[in-house]
Amino acid sequence: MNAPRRPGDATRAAIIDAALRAFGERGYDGASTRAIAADADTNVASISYHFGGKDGLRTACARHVSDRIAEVTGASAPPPTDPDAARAALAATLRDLCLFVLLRPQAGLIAAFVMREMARPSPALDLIYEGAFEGIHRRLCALWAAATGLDGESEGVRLAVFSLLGQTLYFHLAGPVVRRRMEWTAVTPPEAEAIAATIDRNLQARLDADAEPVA
Amino acid sequence: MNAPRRPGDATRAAIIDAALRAFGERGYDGASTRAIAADADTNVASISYHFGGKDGLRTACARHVSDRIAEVTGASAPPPTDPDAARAALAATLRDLCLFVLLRPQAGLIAAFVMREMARPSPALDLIYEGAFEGIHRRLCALWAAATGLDGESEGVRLAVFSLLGQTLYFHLAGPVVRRRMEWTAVTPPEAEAIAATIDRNLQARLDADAEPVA
DNA sequence: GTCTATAAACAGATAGAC
DNA sequence: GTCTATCTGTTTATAGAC
Repeated sequence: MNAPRRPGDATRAAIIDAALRAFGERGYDGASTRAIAADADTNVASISYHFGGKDGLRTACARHVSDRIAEVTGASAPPPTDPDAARAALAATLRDLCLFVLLRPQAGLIAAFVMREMARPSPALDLIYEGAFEGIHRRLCALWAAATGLDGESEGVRLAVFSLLGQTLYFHLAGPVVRRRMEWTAVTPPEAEAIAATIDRNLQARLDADAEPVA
Repeated sequence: MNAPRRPGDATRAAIIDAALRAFGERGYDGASTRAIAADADTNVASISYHFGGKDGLRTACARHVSDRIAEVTGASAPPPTDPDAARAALAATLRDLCLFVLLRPQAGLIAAFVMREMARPSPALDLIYEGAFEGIHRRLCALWAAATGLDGESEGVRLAVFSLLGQTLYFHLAGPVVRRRMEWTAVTPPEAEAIAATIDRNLQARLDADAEPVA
């Protein structure tokens, strides 16, 4: 699928993969280019050659993250107008995102990288925001509007969507604490399903509350 | 209130304050003891003198964080048994925590520090978990049980409490992205109230759903 | 307790061989 | 494109003056 077309592309990909892990785990400042190069089975100089330096590598990581996110949550069909269909689409999107973040190792790296960027914003965050995050949020807001009849760009709906998206990311970030309290040794499909079920229950309850004002 | 009793205590406190900021912003690996010392208006050597080194400083920060969290969400009255009172106590605790984290600058530093520790667990995280986090979570679970009639130590309730706690922390962590999408220039009391209101609405809706199975 | 000076290891960037 | 060697600055830790 993504076979390297030109020599050097494989090295680029390996460096980005290693950098994503390093930046996510240790933060940008704490990650060393030497360790990244070693993890990618290459030398330090190749980072400067391929990306112009450490900062260029961060930008390349952001671009990669943006592409991957857009790919997973890619704009599929136009948002349904039927409330029940919109609610189902909302639940499915959130569930997919949750399972993806919790179970795919590469998704974990991406989530950690994004968290780090949020905690200490750099121009790379703008790239991710504009390239992927804003689009997803807007689409979920539109679904929320279709499901409840509320204005999708109202403050309340935008915040509600954030609160649901946030739960997904939180369960990944707080993994160590959650696992300890839940007495889980790891998050495997059964545990991820339990988390997805909790988030879905929160979603359904909130949608019921938002759609209720018929009374 | 916390007047330094012995000389050196003021320096210790200043170093911990600066370290909390540095570790939270740049991560443990990325923070330099020199920058911390400069921020605390002292010299590098005093960190080794007072804390035995960089790692001892992290432990001291964790202890400080643990104490502060326990102080704010300190065990007050015994949990009420009346469902409505329990629900009110739950809502009040969550609201206080949310406003505290979003508005108090020092709370922001603590939240960032904890997030970093979660993303890359160290023995310092155990200290925070055992010293503060577990107690708060257990207490909220007990309140949830009293409010809904469910078993407070069931998997569902424990995860539900995590999902609500997570929203509070998420809105702090994801501040830059949230502010951009909400077109907020900063999170001041009005914005924090809007966030607290969203979380409260999620809580009430979920409690309604959990308490419903009377049908 | 506080500080300066210094040691030893490490960082990122780059020149140049191949 | 890939790599080694090296330059320059910074890191943590520590020895010792005051």
